[in-house]
Amino acid sequence: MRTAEKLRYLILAAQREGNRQLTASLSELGVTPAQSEALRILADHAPLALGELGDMLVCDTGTSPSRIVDRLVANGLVQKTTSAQDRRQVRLTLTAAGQDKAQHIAEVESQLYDVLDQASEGTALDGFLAFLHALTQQSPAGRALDNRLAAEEHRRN
Amino acid sequence: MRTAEKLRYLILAAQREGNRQLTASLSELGVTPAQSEALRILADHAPLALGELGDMLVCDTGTSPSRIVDRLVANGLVQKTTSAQDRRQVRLTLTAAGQDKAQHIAEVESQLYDVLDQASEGTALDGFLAFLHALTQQSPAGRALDNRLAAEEHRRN
DNA sequence: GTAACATATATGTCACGACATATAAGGAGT
DNA sequence: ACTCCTTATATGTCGTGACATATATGTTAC
Repeated sequence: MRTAEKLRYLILAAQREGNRQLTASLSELGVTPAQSEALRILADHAPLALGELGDMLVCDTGTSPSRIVDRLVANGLVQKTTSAQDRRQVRLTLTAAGQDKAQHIAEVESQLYDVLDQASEGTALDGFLAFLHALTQQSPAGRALDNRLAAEEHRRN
Repeated sequence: MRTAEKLRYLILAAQREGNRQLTASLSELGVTPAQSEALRILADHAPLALGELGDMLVCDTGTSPSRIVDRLVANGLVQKTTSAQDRRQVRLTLTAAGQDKAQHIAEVESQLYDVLDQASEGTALDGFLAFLHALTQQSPAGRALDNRLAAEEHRRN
């Protein structure tokens, strides 16, 4: 099996397994990985328009995440209002329950990242992160991640 | 954003983008990435029981891939028979159309791997492949990939 | 004021991944 | 022969990703 094919399948396997573990960890919070990503973005950057949220979601690329948000609204975690400036726009904020849930999600993620950091000790990741970044930066998911990083930087300053 | 979080999202972005490009390339062959993976495995290793196919599919982990195979049968690419030895088992072979399709799929994959090889020139992947392999080897998808590698080795000897 | 174009979001549809459950068949033990 | 357990596969269900289409609203040009 040539290296590129092995890389393809290892990335797929890693994504699948990571998603499975995340799903299992989040299941007691009653949210899915996609929902948790949306909640975490709103926790840090709300209020956001639906499209703005969509621009930062890696899991849901290039489309307005209507249905993910609908489920969060139905679960009482997110609130939708119509923008006064542009009635096409939906403005999203977290409810108190949503804020609380986002905090728990952050804890679950932190534990997962601890495991990942431990697993990658002794592995030089920088070159590979750069490679993956170059590979994806023109894609919707890669741009979403860049938007996310930029927003995080902006929020810190 | 801590390194582990960046790794998580870059892997997700890479998987999504790779899948999108594969889907686009395969669309003129009329198959999806999941179907193409199944066809390629059957091309190399048929006849296989459904469960044996499932054991080698990275895209469809830990479950018997009934529905993917049903669609391949409906499209005239795969043939199902009941095993004479064990009537629970479904035996899978490729039809002539399926063989032909699998060859075209291999060409599409080859082009994709050429691009990936080019993109990764100058990047030391070995350490990262080893890291991903260690990360996933206990998971269903990782074991499927190992099964796949073992079957390929076995077929070569 | 109206038409055309652009934008934001919602919905339809299909394939699928994943978990749970159901059904049929095979094997072992008595 | 019968029971119990295991195995192989099929199906139900939910959430989702992705593409296409629809609807509502905003902007620009005339």
